[in-house]
Amino acid sequence: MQSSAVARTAIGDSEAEYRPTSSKGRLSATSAAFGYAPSAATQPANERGGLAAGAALAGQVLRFDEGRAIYANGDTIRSFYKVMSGVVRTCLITSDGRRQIDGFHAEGEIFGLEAGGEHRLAAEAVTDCVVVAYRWSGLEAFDGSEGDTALTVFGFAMKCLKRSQAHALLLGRRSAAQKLAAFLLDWANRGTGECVDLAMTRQDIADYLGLTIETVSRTMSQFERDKLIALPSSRHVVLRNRYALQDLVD
Amino acid sequence: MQSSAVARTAIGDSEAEYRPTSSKGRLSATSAAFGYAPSAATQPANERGGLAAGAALAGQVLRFDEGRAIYANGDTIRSFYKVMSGVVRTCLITSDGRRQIDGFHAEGEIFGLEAGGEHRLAAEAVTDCVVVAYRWSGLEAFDGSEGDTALTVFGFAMKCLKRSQAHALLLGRRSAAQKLAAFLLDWANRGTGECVDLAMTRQDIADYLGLTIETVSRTMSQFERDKLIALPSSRHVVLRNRYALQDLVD
DNA sequence: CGCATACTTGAACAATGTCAACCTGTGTGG
DNA sequence: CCACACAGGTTGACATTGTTCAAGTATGCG
Repeated sequence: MQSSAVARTAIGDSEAEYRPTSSKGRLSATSAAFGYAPSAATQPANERGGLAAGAALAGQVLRFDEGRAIYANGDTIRSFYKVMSGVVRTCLITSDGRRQIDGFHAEGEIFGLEAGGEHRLAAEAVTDCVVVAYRWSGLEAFDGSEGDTALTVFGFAMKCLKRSQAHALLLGRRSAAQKLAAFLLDWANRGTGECVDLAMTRQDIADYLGLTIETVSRTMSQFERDKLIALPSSRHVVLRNRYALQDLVD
Repeated sequence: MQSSAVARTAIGDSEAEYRPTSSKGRLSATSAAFGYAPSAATQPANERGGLAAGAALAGQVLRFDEGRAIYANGDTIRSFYKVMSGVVRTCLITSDGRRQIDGFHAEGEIFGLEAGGEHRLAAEAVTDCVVVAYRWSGLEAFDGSEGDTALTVFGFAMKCLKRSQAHALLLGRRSAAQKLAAFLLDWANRGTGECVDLAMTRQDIADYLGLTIETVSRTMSQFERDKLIALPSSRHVVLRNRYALQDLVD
């Protein structure tokens, strides 16, 4: 099943290749000392805490047999992981029983980095594998006064990651209606009320959802016929039945 | 087209704190010049703020007319951005002329965070908009030996983000053959040589690529008939014509 | 050897893309 | 104020792709 041992491992191993261009050379060292707070806004402090600068991380070595769950959808986020051997998949089961795989993670790769308090994706062993879990709670707080900005920028990266993952899951094997419903709900949630003013053209929407402009237009018209939305004008959408739209998505 | 001014803004603040009435006089002047009036109501509370803020960063306020490029594919990464008003899209033009939109970014959202030295995605103004550019080279608050671990973890997040973006782009409006070719090349690039041992089932591949198991199987067989690959066994793939596969993807 | 699981193949079907025509609102110039 | 052009959007007919359902073929393991 699963055995474990604490191991002192140097987490970095020259993998930190992040380097957004430095004309100043120092940049890579200075710009990224970012503490981490997976959604500090919504989480209790005891689970968070920034990164201890400098300390080598103690990771817990875990072994999983093929097919076993490493963590499940909904589990509290306590760690992120690195694959030492084998392959891991991160995936989501949709309400209609379909499975969407977010990614495969092979030796040396990191998985389990998610924003928010709990895992939206499950992780499972594709093959027998060994992973190292790095607990967030084991990391010392990074709370110097300068830490705030770093924390913030790290939070930005995590938020971008969350959005990107959601986008990928939206694009995989969902119908045009599901994609468009999700899109409209997304924009409705950014504003207040049931009115959505779309800033973009049908072509933009199509290119975002991986559809053609004609399909977007037809689906929008169908939603209107089905009284899910009203379309006072092509860019102005009124949600008439948000719950039915939500049902399409889930 | 584009005018700019340096403003001292607290980067992690919610939009509500980026207000023209700020005691920071320069900001007030800048915002007034653009007729910018932030609206705290447009963002759900749980999506913004929350991050400890405090360290001020100098952001450059930029204004773009509808349709203008903010940065292009291939540009050197110098900054990341925050939308103050309007909507921005980040997108990629594929070699066959199709456009894939990675995301839309509305007021308060961050874009332009990418791993690597140059932007793989272009950013364009969907509407007239105001954004703040935060230059990486301006982030010098942190340095020294303490930064190593934090730097590493930040790098992990950026790498995950990169993979997730690539996955989303792969899923949008690409044929089964293109998806599978990209998948095989991805795994081929993780190993050495032309032999790929697939750790996962056809079902896993299908769920990753947003296809059915039958389509994956058929496409694989077609690749074999076309002599793009050899299939000594179903999990063992030999790339016989990597360039032709690459051509499918690009 | 026989069963179970993974995989492949075929045929019918549904969803979406493609091509083409046609609206509709908006701005411009007469 | 109207005529016109133009861009964005909608709709219809048909083609294509991928899915679904069903059957059949390895392959591995007791």
